[in-house]
Amino acid sequence: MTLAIATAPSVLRVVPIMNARTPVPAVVTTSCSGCHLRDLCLPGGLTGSETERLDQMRFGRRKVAAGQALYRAGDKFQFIYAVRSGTFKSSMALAGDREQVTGFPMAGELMGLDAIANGVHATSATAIEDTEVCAIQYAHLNEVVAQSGNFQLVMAQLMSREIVREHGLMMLLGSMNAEQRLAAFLLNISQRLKARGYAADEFHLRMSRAEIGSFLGMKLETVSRTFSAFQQQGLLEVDKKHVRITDLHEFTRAFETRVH
Amino acid sequence: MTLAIATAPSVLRVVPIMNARTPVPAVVTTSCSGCHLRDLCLPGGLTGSETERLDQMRFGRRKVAAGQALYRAGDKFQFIYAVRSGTFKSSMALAGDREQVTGFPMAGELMGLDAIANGVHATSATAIEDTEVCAIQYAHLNEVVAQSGNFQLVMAQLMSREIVREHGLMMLLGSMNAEQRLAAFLLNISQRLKARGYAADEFHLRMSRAEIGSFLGMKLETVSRTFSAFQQQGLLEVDKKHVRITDLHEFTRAFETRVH
DNA sequence: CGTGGCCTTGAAGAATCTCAAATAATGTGG
DNA sequence: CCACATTATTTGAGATTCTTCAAGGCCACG
Repeated sequence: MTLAIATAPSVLRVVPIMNARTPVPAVVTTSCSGCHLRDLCLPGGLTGSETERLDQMRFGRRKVAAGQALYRAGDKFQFIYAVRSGTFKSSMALAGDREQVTGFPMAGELMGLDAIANGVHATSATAIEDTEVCAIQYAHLNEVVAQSGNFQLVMAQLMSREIVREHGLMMLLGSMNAEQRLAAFLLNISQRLKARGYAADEFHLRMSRAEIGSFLGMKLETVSRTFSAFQQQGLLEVDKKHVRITDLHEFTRAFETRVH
Repeated sequence: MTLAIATAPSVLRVVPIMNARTPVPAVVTTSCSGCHLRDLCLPGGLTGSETERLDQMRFGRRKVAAGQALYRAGDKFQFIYAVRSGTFKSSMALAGDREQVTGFPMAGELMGLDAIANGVHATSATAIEDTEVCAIQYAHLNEVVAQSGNFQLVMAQLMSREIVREHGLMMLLGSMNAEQRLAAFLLNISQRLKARGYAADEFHLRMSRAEIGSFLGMKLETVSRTFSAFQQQGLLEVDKKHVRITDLHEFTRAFETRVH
């Protein structure tokens, strides 16, 4: 049963509560010490012995297939999740089938920090490709955090980082035009892929034009047109979801956000 | 010297570092236990004895005159600030004299949480009327937090709340038109004033049209026009910065964000 | 009482959205 | 493995919203 959930999660849209009840197969657990993502993820900034304390928590792992929800806005909060592999989108549902995408968490990034405020998830997390996550019981995590002042600092930093990230988004949504938004988005993806050891100038987007549009506050047609415009300007080579930045240095220089 | 800074801060735009060096007059300190804002502010959710531990920190108070900066983006991080009275704007400078306003902190609200991530303030805080703040030394605060698991939870909740607030902003900037944005803004102000014991349907805006526009991602002329449109529709009575919502219930119903 | 800042309003222009259609890619069932 | 249905993407053309530029009025302050 637990195995079945791990490998083939049921359709959570229909029975979302199942998600909260059985999010973790008891068998497979994870060690942070040995994880190749440890510097990008929760253990970043912790000492070796602190990381070993995390190991003792024995996080459950969970696979989420493309298109499946890990949790939904309104679900009771129990776990923070760390992405092990694949890409998610976090989003809020709006009136009339519309949604606002608030981010695209990828390997090493945490999801669910917005649920701490009210004990209820404020956003939904949906896998946009096959993914795997670590499920970190929040109550449990707090016990460990309480034992180490340094760990407390690191957790605060992680949450603060999310606040800063959203500041950047507000700047983007509040003051940039379509080209600047798409460029900022691509540069952000580029940097994050680079930090994970992938090429910075050539990558496969995992999200649809509509999802990019929702994230950037523009319509999917505008996203598509802006891709075409960049291509015509020689800045990008675009083939559906495959993107190559012709000259990353030049592209960065042309579009990097000057905050002053 | 310290007194002079408290009552007439020097022009921080010219010598911003002074801000970080001498933010607090040593004499005047504050008790959370007796503060009328305690339920809205940091102590909210703490027990009495925990709040008394805050008292022992003896926060410094500081007055910031209208137009003065409390801190600026890039300043070294040392203090979290709680607004005691008055209104601030938090903002990021953009290229070419433009700015992105990220919020209007008012009494009981915390400022500076975005600085925890990198040890440097990500936004500036500028008083838009005469204000007073409590300055809370972060290193100090952490020591107190480390002594209480409950306090640790409350701090995490406060930071998470800021994340949720920004989610709402992203929704606003990403998916609403001018009328919806301004209405959402007014309803937000209305609720926060109500929580502080003021009238919910009639108030004085402390910020300029330009600042509202920057916050809402639209030009000041559009803000002005939208005010006029609301007035013509009978939804508002507007006289410069004084706003009366004709029928708060109706106004809320017409514009409340339906998240599903 | 003059000056500067803030607000309002108008008119024209630009950016983005909406609607529509064609094409390409993907998945499904036989 | 093919034919068909469905979905994603691109592109065009017209409509809409918001911005830009400009001018005038009001108010506070020196």
